[in-house]
This record gives sequence, C-alpha cells and structure tokens, in this order.
Amino acid sequence: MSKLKIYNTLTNQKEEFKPIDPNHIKMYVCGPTVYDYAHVGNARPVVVFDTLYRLLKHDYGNVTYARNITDIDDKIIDASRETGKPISEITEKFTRIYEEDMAALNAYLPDIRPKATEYIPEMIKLISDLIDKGHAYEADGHVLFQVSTMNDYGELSGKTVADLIAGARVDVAGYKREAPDFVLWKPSTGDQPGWDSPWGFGRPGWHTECSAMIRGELGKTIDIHGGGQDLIFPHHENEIAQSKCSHDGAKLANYWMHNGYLTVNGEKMSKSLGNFITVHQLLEEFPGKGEAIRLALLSSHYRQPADFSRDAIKQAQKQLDRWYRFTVRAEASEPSVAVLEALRDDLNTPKAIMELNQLAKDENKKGELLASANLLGILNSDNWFIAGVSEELDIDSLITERAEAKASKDFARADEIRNELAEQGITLLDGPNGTTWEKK
RNA sequence: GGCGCGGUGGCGGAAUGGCUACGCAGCGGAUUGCAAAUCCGUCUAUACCGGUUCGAUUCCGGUCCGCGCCUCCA
Repeated sequence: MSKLKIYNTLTNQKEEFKPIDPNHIKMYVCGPTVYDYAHVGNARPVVVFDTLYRLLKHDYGNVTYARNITDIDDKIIDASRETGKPISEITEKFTRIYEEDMAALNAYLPDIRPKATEYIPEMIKLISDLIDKGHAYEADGHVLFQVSTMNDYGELSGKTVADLIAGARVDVAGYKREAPDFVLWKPSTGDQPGWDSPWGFGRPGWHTECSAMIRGELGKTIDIHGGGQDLIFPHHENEIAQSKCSHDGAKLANYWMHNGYLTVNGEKMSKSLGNFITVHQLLEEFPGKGEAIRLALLSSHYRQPADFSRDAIKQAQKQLDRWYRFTVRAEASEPSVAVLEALRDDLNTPKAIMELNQLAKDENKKGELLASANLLGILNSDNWFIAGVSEELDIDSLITERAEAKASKDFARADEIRNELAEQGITLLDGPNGTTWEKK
C-alpha cells in the first residue's frame, strides 16, 4: 500500500504521515462561527477535509474527526443586537443551516461537534494554568497571553516576535505588555453575554476555545489539524502557543494542513469584500446538484487558490452526468489503486479525477469507478437525473404519445412534445430500447 | 516595510530534467426522422530574460504581473 503523504505547514514540505496510533486517528478542523449563512469559500475546507476523512477511514478504519461550532463571538453578539433576536436562536438556526448545507455537499457530519459555550470551564482551567505557569497575565479585566514567554512562538507562520513588534501597524491596546500579546479572556459589560471567572464576568477570546475543545475531546496531541490558510496566523499560531505552554511543550498537532482560498476574479472571497455567494443560494440555483459544487471544489488541488465560477459547477455537472449514465445499475466494488495513490499524495484530487475518467472508459471498471468516486464523496445520489422534477408532469404518458407520433411519422408532434419537455428542463434520450429522460 | 504563495492551451487543471495528463468548449466523422446521448478522429499552452545541462515548462538567478497574511480582524 502506498503511504499517505501530507504537506505539513509546520515544515513547509510534504511528509509521510505517521499516526500517533494507527488504530485511532484524530483530526480537528476549525468550524464556523454561526451568525450567518456559510459561503462557498467556507465550504472549501469542509469538502477538502471531508475527503481526507474518507481516505483516512479507508486506510485506517478508526478515525475521530472533530469540528467545532463557535457559538460565542462578538459577531454573534452584534447580530443579536441588530436583529433583536436572542443569541441562542441565532446560533441554533445557523448551526442547523450550516449542517444541512454541508450535507448537501455530501460532507459527512464530523464525529464530534463541540460548541464553544459548552467548554467554558475547560477554557477557564486552561487560562488559569497559563497564568500559573507564567505565560499569561491579568490586566484591566483582561487576561493576555504573553508571547515573549514562549521561545518558539511563530513556528507555524514563520513570524518572529521581533518582527511582530516591529511590524505592528495597529494601535496597541494600553493594557498589553507587548504588542503581540493576545487575549485569552475579556470582560463583558452591559447586555453582553458572559460567565463568571476568577477574573470577573467575561467571555473567552477567539483562540482559546479550540485549544480547550481539542484537549477535552481528543487529548493533548492530535494527528492532524486543518483549516483555511487565513487561520494560520494568528489563530492557529495562538492555539499552538496556548496548548504547548499549558502542556509543558507537548505538540498540539503533528500535521497542520491548510487549504487555499477560494477567489472571485482573483480576490479572496470574503464577507468583508462582499464578493461571496452562499452555499444556500447555490443550492437553489443548482437544485439537487450539490455534488457538482463539491466536484468543482475538488477539481483543483486544495492548497492552490481556486477561482470560483458557476461555469466550473456546470462543467462538473456535465462530468457527473457522464459518470452517472455510465454507471447506471452498477454496484460499487473496491476503489482503484490509481485513485488511492493520487489521494494519498497530499490529496491530489485533480489527478484522482483524471483517474476516474480513465475508469469511465472501461466497461469492466464501473464498480471500481463507483467505489473510487465514493472516496471523493461523489456519485452517491439515487436521483441525480430526476431531482427537482415537478410531480404534476406526466412524463411517461408524453413519452408514450411521442412514440405513437413517431410511429405514424408525425415528427412535428413528436418534436413538439420534446420541446415542451425541454422547457421544463427535461431532456429525452432515444435509445435502442426506447426513450428515457434526464433533468438538467 | 516584513513574511509567503502563484503565473501551463479558448476555459478549468495535473504532471515532468527528454512525445506536456484529464475534462469542458471547438472542429470533422459515425449514429439518429431531426436531436440528445454515445463512439471515433482532431486543433490550441508551459509570463519574460539570463544561467546550469546533450537537453528546462521542470533546477538556479533576475524582471514583470497577480494574490494572501502581518494580533482581539474572517
């Protein structure tokens, strides 16, 4: 069996994956802050790491995959203030929508989905430990992590404390000892939500929750930690700092994987630029075709920037149309070695797709094609060609009528029926054994 | 200013020190009442300038262009 290789952000090179325990792989991916719909850029890590999860399950069997839900954050507080709705209503609604939308992209639900608000005691413990060990200090109601107390801060992002101090371009808050120090706990005032703590009523900083949840659910050191490249600094760097310093130097994760951005006209898709489209909208535009969105996301390598376009989704849809037609009535067997090797090579999904195309040329490899496609989370649909068809449309009787018209050489009527159906998005396929149809 | 990433055909997108995958689109053909689907065939690319080499898209240096991160911000 070929060995899994992973590009590790810690070392900036592709490395052979060596699990801590081959009988139990542990991975963690940063999840959403639930205050709004997820956009396609947010869906990229979900699809990428879901594919990795599928591969790991295939290769190792027992995998625990955790993805957090950030349900306490200033953006959520703002959303609550703006809409007048309670925080819990907002976070529950968008957690549900997030999971539905990601399911439509054929992403498995992670094994563990910890919520930040359920980990407040663990976070308080973590912060207390950091204070006790001399890595954090209390100032003006805040608790801050003192970056200069850690000698290898910056190992993930390649930044140095000196550079960060020199390059600070934002006004440094007065309560900080040094510019790079970051918040572990901050005070809540007025109607802001909060919890009692040794440092007063307040709430956790952004980075603290992931460290606490990983410690609580998976242990001190995990195999793989994933997320978008924009999380490398400061979020993941600070997670490492917190966890390492509270665990006397134990590594938080052996492999750090980061997916590239989804771009629009070359610029990062983001909420603040306003150039985003939500997964929810896309699923309305392409009803029943979540797999096409998924395949479009997987058609470029996960570390490369990928430009979003509806055209890419349409192209993926055509590819899936072809594979679905080819594999009708076939049963999945075992995945092909070529596809497995491509995926084991740092998740080279474009190459895997090429191999799927090779399989789709061989009548005897339909089962392999289905099993291999399943590793990428595609070709799973039972109703690919019929999703979204109005039930009031009696297609079968129209096909019968058209067959009769054709038999009596009334091609005008036959074409009329075909055109009517085409307006409903139904394409008729005349084969040697009669006529079938597909919804586009 | 600091750190990092990228530039492959009309489009998407891999790989490689020696004929540049695969898909989409296009073109020609088979098939079809006409289409669709399918099948066969086919055109188009390694940003620029040097260097190393028998040979560079690939390795090295430089130029140009695009993008990202640089702390409570996503």
